Amino acid sequence: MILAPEETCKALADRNRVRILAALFNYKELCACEIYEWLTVSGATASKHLGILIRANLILSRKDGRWVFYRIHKSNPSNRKLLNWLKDQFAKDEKLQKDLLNLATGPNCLPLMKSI
Amino acid sequence: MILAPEETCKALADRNRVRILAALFNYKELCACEIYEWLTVSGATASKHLGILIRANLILSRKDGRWVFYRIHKSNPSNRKLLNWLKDQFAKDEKLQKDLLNLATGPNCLPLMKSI
DNA sequence: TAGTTATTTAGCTAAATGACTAAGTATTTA
DNA sequence: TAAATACTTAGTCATTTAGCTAAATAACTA
Repeated sequence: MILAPEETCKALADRNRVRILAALFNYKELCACEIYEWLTVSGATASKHLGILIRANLILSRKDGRWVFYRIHKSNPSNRKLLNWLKDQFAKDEKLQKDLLNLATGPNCLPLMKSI
Repeated sequence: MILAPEETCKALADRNRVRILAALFNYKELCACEIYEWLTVSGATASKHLGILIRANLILSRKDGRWVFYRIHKSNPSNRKLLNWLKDQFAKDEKLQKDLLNLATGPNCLPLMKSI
């Protein structure tokens, strides 16, 4: 599926979706409930955002029992430069960095991921 | 002015703004009327889009008599990776490439710009 | 199997966005 | 100085979007 650039950017044009990506940059995988609790939105709202990021080929999901785990879709070569730009922006976004400290990861959370 | 990543992406989350940037990738400078005629929107609509791109630090403008000329803001280091990604996406966007053939540039238009 | 937990889908509302026209500003030309 | 040209600003309208709650689906647990 080829996506026009504005479609990819639409997926990134929302603070909560950017926060989700930033969280997934720091942790290999997070499940939906870890994400929506941190975002402080309803599960339904988080699910919608996650669906938008998946359809934009920015994240992948994996079902394990009752849980669905999400991770950055790093192997997509056409988004590599974009993800690198995003990483730079995250580092400079002080509010986001403070915000990430409150991501209380449960036992489901896999350890910190290596740099992209 | 530091801009959060989702703000920059909002500026890119519209087909007509992406088309403006693609046009400015091909020509060093274009004036507002060349742009809105090609987009086939009203001058007011184009002016709004151009304002959004300027406030996102993606383009610069220069007034010359009655005309206002626009160009890509290439010297902004924090957008370099983003602009590079965009350039890749433009190359793959067949509709956009066809569309660019119809950009009838008048005498005001400066020659093709070098690759970013 | 009945109940609980995790997530998604459907339907609603308020706010944001992109288009238009009309009016305003700035600059050049007659 | 009056008219024309290039662009921007203001106001309106239709569409999209991000949030919510309630209901549906899926999978585990007692």
